[in-house]
Amino acid sequence: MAIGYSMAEIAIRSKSGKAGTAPEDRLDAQIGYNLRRASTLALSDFAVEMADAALRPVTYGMLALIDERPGISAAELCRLLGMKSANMAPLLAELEERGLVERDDHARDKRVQVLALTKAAKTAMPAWRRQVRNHEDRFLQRLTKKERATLLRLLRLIWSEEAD
Amino acid sequence: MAIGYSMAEIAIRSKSGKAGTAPEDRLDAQIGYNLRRASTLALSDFAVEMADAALRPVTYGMLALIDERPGISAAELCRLLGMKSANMAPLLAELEERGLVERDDHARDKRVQVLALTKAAKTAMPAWRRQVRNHEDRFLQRLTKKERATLLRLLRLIWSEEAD
DNA sequence: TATTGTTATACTCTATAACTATA
DNA sequence: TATAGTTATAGAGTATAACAATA
Repeated sequence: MAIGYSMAEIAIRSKSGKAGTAPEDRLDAQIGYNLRRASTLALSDFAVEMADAALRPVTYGMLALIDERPGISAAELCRLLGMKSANMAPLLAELEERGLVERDDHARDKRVQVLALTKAAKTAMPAWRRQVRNHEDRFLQRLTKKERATLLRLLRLIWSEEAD
Repeated sequence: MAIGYSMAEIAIRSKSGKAGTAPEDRLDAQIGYNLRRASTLALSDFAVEMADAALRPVTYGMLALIDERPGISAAELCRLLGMKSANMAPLLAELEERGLVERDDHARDKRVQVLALTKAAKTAMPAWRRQVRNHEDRFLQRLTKKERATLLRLLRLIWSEEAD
């Protein structure tokens, strides 16, 4: 045959060779893979932007949430951020050490730690928020405002636990 | 004043208190944060689905890409997957050890390793691909087909290097 | 000089187990 | 019994540096 492949060979190639990988089975068609690549890029861009503030995504997230909900307990912070308390403990100690977070005893439940930002952290937050906005504008520069809103909605649908 | 707050207090609260965190500055309005949460969920669901195959997202990605491009070099695989060769080396050794990947010398450039799936890996891939499809259908169950296509497009816009 | 591939090493994030104190 | 928080430890992903072999 002039074309160089028997029908059997074509059938085989269509199952495992490059020419034959079904479009929906290709790695770059997988949303999980693309989620990971996009998330990794965002992570590294965040690290660059916040290097001077010495804040990583997790520690910034903790500060931002404590700022939004002053008086939140460490356990509740864990639940909201999807973290284990075993991993949260040393991070809270670090932020307290740096004078950014205050830990106080709960009035009635002696097990609970009540969290709040220090004055220094409250003063610094507006600038840090600005930096995070810059970071988001940078790694999302190829998306329109509308596309960003859509992306936000779809990402929340994936991981949030709200009822359908 | 009956309402209990002076104008100055309201201004302060609007900058740092819970009631005052600007909607666009809230943690759950940040795409980077939501990317990370969604990606983490996808990762853990992948781990559950592929536990029996003992494949992680990275190792599956390597196999899938070698399957799509048999004869690819290790360096090119690194570039396509966004990995450092220092991290790729032990993973390739692992996959070779398990009889899933073959490493051969390049015909002309003696520095290069040419990669291909073994017969065993080629036989196993269809079932693994099916499992990955199941995994994606599960963690994306709240998204329509159309929404999945949109999400895929937006994620690629974030991290892919194609010209605008 | 630059590229390919390896080894060693360090850091971060995540997970489990074991523990204390309190409810 | 269950929950809040701590410590220790292990696994996986990613980063840099130093190296040998080859282009």
